[in-house]
Amino acid sequence: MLDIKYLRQNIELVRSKMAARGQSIDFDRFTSLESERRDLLMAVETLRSERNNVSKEIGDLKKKKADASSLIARMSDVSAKIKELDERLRITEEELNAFIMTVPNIQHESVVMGHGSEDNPVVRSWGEKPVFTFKPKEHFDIGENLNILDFACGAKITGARFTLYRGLGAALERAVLNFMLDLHTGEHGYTEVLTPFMVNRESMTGTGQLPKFAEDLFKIEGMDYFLIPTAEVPVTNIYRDEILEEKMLPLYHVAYSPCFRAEAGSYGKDTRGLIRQHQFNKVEMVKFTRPETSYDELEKLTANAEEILKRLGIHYRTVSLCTADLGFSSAKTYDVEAWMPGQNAYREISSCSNFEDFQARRASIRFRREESGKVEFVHTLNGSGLAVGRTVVAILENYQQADGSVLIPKVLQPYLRGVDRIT
RNA sequence: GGAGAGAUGGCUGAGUGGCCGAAAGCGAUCGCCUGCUAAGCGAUUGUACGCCCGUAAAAGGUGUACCGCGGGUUCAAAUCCCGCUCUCUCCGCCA
Repeated sequence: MLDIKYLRQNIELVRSKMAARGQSIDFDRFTSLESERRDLLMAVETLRSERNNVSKEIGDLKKKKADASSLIARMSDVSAKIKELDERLRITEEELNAFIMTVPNIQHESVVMGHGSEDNPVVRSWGEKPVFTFKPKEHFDIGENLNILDFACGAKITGARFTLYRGLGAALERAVLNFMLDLHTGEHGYTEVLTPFMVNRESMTGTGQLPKFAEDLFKIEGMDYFLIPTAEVPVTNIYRDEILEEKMLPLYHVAYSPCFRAEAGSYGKDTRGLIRQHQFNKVEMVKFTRPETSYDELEKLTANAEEILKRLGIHYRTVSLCTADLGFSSAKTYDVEAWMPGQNAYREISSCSNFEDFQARRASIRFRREESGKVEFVHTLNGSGLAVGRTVVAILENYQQADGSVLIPKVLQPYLRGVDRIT
C-alpha cells in the first residue's frame, strides 16, 4: 500500500511509474474520493466537537438542576447528523481503501523498463553448464526410474500437482531443507522460526495476497483461514501492528514451510514433474530493516540465496526483474535461476525482493528512531533460500549419470547418513 | 465438546454514565544533586487522521478518534445492553 499523502502529492510521478509496469490506474477517481473523504471528515469532526462541548454544558446544567431540554433536543439532531455523515464517510473510506489496495508498489529507479521476462537483465552468473556424454533426462524421468518420485501416486492420493516422494527421494528433500536452514542460521545470521501454516485474513492482507490475489489461495472451509502460499506471510506478520526499537533492526528470520498455491491461470504449464505443484517446500528468508539500509540488505539476501547453489555446485544466473515482470508489492526483485540440464533451461529457484515500506504500511510494522523518537515504517524484504522441490529438481538433473543414478553433492551427504549416490 | 473467569497505555493496575486519553506504581527520557555509582528531587513520557501557521524538511497550535473487535441505548459510553474474537481455569477427548 502506498502512502495516501505521497500519492496525493505525486500523482504524475506515480502515474508514469504505473505505466512502466503496464498498469493504468484511475487517479481521477482517487483524487475525488480523497477530497470527498477530507470534506466529510472535517464536517463530521466539527459536529462532534460541538456535541462534546454542548454535552459538557448539559452535564453542568443538570448538576445545577437547571433545564437543559432545549440543548438536549438540539444535540439529538446533531447526533443524527453525525450518524448520517459517519455512514457516508465509512463508505468513502472503504472505497478509497479498496482503491489504494489495488495500486502496486513503485519500482526502484534501477529497475529497467521491459515488456516481459525476456527483458529481465542478467546481472551475474556463477559456474558452468555441466557437460554430458548422453542426453540428460528431465527430473521426472530420473525420479520415476529411481523410484524416488511417484507422481501417479500423488495424483491418486490427492490430485494433479501433488507428488509422493519415496525412500531416498523423501530423504533428499529433507536433507536439502535442513542444509539450507543450517547454512542460514549458522553462517548468515538468521533466526529460525516455525510458523502456523494457515493464517487469518488480516495476515494475508498485511502481506498483500488479499484482497487482490484470492484466487491463488486455498481457503479453509467454514473458517476465515487460508493455507499459506509462502512463509513470507506468517513471518512478516510476526511484527504486524508493532513499533520496534531501532536497535532491534535489522531483524533476520528464516523459516521452513510447505507452500500451498492454487496455481489458478497456469493450466497446461509445467504439468509434469515437481516444478509447479499445489504444495511444495520452501525455506524463506525475511528481513526487517531501516529504510536507508534496505537495498544493501537486498544484495546480501540475494547472495545468501546464491550461496546455497554455490555449495551445491549448481550453475545459476541472477536476473533483475524488469518493470513488467515485477510483483505487485515489490520495488525491486532479483530472481535466481538454476540451470536445469534436462529441460535445457534456467528455472527460477529463488526470488528476492525489497518491498520497501509497502508491506510495512499495510501491516503497520514500524520502528522508533533512537535519535528523534519518531516513528517510521520499516522496510521488509524476503527471498527464497531456496525453493526446496526445485532444488531437488536441479540436483537430479545436474548430477544424473549415464547409468541413471544420481550423485549426491558433498555438502548434502552428512544429511543423508553418508549416502553419495542414489541408484 | 461442556462449565466458569477475564481483555484498560511499554508493563503492573485503578476506574460502573459527564470533571477520563484515562489515577497510582514500575520502566524510559531529560534536568538538578553527587568525587563516581546508587538513592533522592523535579519535569516529560501513546498512536492515527484532519485543519491552521510555517518550513528545504521540521517545530508549533488546534480538533477528532482510539480502554480486545463490531453493533446498540443515551444530549453524553472505558463504564449500560447485544453479538463476535482471543486469553486463562476446571472437566472431557487427544499427538
